[in-house]
Amino acid sequence: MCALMQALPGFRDFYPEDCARRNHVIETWRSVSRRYGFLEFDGPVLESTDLYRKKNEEGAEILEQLYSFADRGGREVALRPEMTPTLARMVAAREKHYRKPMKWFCVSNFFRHERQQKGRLREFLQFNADIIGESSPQADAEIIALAVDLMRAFGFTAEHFVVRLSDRKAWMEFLQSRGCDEAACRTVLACADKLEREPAEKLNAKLAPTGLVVDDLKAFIAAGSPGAFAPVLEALAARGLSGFVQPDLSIVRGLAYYTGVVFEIFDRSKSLRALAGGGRYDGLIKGLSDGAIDLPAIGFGMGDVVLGHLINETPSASEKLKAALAQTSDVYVIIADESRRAEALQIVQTCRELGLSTDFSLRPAKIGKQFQEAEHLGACHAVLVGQEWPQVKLKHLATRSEEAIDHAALVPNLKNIKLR
RNA sequence: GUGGUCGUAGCUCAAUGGCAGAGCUCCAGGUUGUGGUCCUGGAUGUUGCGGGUUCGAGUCCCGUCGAUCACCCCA
Repeated sequence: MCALMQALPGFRDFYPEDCARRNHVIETWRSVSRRYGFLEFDGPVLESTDLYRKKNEEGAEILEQLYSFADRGGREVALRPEMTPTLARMVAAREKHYRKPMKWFCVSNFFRHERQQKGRLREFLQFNADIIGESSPQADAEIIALAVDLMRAFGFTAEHFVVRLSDRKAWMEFLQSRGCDEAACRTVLACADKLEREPAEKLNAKLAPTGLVVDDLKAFIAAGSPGAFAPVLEALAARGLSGFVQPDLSIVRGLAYYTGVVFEIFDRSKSLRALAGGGRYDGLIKGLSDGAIDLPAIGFGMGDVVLGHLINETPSASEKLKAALAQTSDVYVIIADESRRAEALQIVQTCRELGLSTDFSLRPAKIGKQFQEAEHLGACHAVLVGQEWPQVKLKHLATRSEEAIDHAALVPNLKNIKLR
């Protein structure tokens, strides 16, 4: 295969069947978000590189993965690697215009220059939802409930996924009680993030300057700090969603800007990466706007890549996808007599104006061929135009029942088709 | 950035160092105007690319590009 014939590493081609899958995902994200009263927004794919520098610490992973370059005017720009900075920028600029709390979502493509592997690409689609201007646990519960219902809408149940819920504030209170300063806190959280992956000795070495050891962290996690989650869990229980959520202080998340509740969604078998992740970032908008705008916020992201893997692995979700893809066309117009092509085109046009998905053969073809094509497209009805004009035959393909009717009487019949 | 595995038809994959193949897809037929199955026929390859070893390389060796998985991090 010639190099120019394939997409760049980590980038995808979307053939019709791939687009259909993607549309199913996007439409599910949108419909559930609207059900929750979220409004859709979007921003530019290209942003000033400084926007990302400002939000993240020097040397942060996400900055290393930036697709950044100087544009023709010499301006430093970058393809967006995430939505939150853009959202914060947009909110800060027009904050006064919108009633609080603002419930916004977006479905956008993002770019990160990293080595691709299972569940990781260089361009991916991500759903983001955020509630801005409400700091109560009710908002935390609302955003988590949305995440849960998104997963359910894809066909997943409590046996397929779990929301692991944690709270940065509980961690900070614990660490302050142990006399940790800001730098020490950062070290401890980084180690907590790796408890499952790195050996205890290695972590203890890292923890040495903080005065804590691995067992202290484990003890804190085991204790569970139940008070921290109570209000959120109550609100979720009232919605009947308790079974999807599991308090788990071992979740701390890598990003530095989280200030309160954090959560991640995993598949139950834990064979995949996180399906979604997010949390409360009450200081971010203030920081980005140099203190001008101070709004609490909570949000999360859900990517299409890992989600796609889990859908493939989960029968109930695959079925749902399959059903969504099985879009059949409504009418196939068969031109039995080529000299009636003009009349047939008229019928095609009428069908389409009625909103029916309608197709026909662009070139002369045998009747059998045309029926085959109608079948292949999954058409519900065939309209046969031929010698008997001004009569046409309307055939229901599934039952093979056929009736001859005047072409003028076709329209009322077609209206019925639409209802099925 | 580090390491492992793998590159053969549009897709999924065969072929002990010895004639590059199968299934699916696609195209064309199967008697004058009726479809899913079925039958027949057909098309498609510089075996990722470049070198080397050999009488002979898809197969062995080196390089390169790409894919993939793991580490890292996260959607």
